[in-house]
Amino acid sequence: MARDRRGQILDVAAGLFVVTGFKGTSLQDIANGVGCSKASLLYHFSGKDAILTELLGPVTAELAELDARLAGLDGEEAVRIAVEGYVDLVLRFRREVKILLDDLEQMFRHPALGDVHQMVDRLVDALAGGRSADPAARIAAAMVLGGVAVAGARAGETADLTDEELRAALVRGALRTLDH
Amino acid sequence: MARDRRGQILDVAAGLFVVTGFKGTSLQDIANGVGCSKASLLYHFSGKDAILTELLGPVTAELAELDARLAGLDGEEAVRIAVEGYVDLVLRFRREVKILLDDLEQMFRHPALGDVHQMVDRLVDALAGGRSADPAARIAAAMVLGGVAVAGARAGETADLTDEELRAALVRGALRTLDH
DNA sequence: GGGGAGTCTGACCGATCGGCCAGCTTTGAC
DNA sequence: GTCAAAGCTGGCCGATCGGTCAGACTCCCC
Repeated sequence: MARDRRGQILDVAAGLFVVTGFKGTSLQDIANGVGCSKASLLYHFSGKDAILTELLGPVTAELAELDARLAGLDGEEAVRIAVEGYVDLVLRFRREVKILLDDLEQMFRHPALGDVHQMVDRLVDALAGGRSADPAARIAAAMVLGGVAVAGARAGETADLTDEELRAALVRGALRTLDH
Repeated sequence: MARDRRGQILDVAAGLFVVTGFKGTSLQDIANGVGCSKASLLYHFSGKDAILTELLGPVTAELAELDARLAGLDGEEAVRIAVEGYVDLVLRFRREVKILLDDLEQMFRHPALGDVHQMVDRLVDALAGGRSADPAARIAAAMVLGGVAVAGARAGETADLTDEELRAALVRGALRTLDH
């Protein structure tokens, strides 16, 4: 069983990070999952951060690669490569992306937010154009959900737009995403 | 100064939650910011969660309102109202959205991820079609960033698409968002 | 002045966390 | 068989957290 403790620890840690987030997972949780002692984890890894670093290392490496590939490009071609590269990155490291997003997901489950989850699900339905929308429409709806939130929050930093212009840009972008 | 301690606590807490996240902010931090004792916070609020609940209450209320408005609608009109309602929601409660997203932002600042931040900025440049792209293009680029990540992570749950179909849907959606 | 309600505080508590360490057991080369 | 290295563990530590509590202070009504 304990043929490769290091790999086993990484597997268990990744699984737990996805479900309960990085902060929300204690070394004891990982040790319980692995079936060893907490001290054993710290024999294989210098600390909790080291586990996360090793899990996310490949992601940053590939992102750096994409970054380098984009450095010499410009215009239309750069956009296409950026889009495809980013999509591939997210899909290839879906588990790792989930780890990053899960601290957020966990916030959504916070009692302070009540049954926001179900309302968000219904919002996706509406954006997709009905409960029985085709899969591609549901994906576009999910993209709008994340895209507007991220862009809206990010826009606060670079305030070179009025609120009205920002609103219009977000609405137009969302409708384009939904192919409307 | 301490005319309305309750409001003052909420203000300081919101500011700290945005910068250091909910989990990353201790009651002592809030107390220091307010200039009172930690015990005083717990006199005004039943606990740390109660502070978050009061901060996020208006958001969930408005989301519930949008949810109700969508209940009776269908088709094209539902999409338009969902999009505009959601955009308005995000913009009106930009600070609160930032609180939700900041636990994520903080993860991005984790040493394990190195200088991912700068690479992400350059990725936005590429997606927007150049460093000096117009503001609307930059917003669309930010939407792609968040949208693909959220949709990609979410798609893992409802696996009614092959990876190739999922990839194609994400790429098409991203290009639509960017108006390409 | 008396006294009750509202406000605030320092000291303290139990729980949990990440991490450290001395020492035990297992393994494998010689 | 020997013995050193590798692997592993229980027990412990300091720090931090959210939360409790008895008491002190202020203000205002009588």
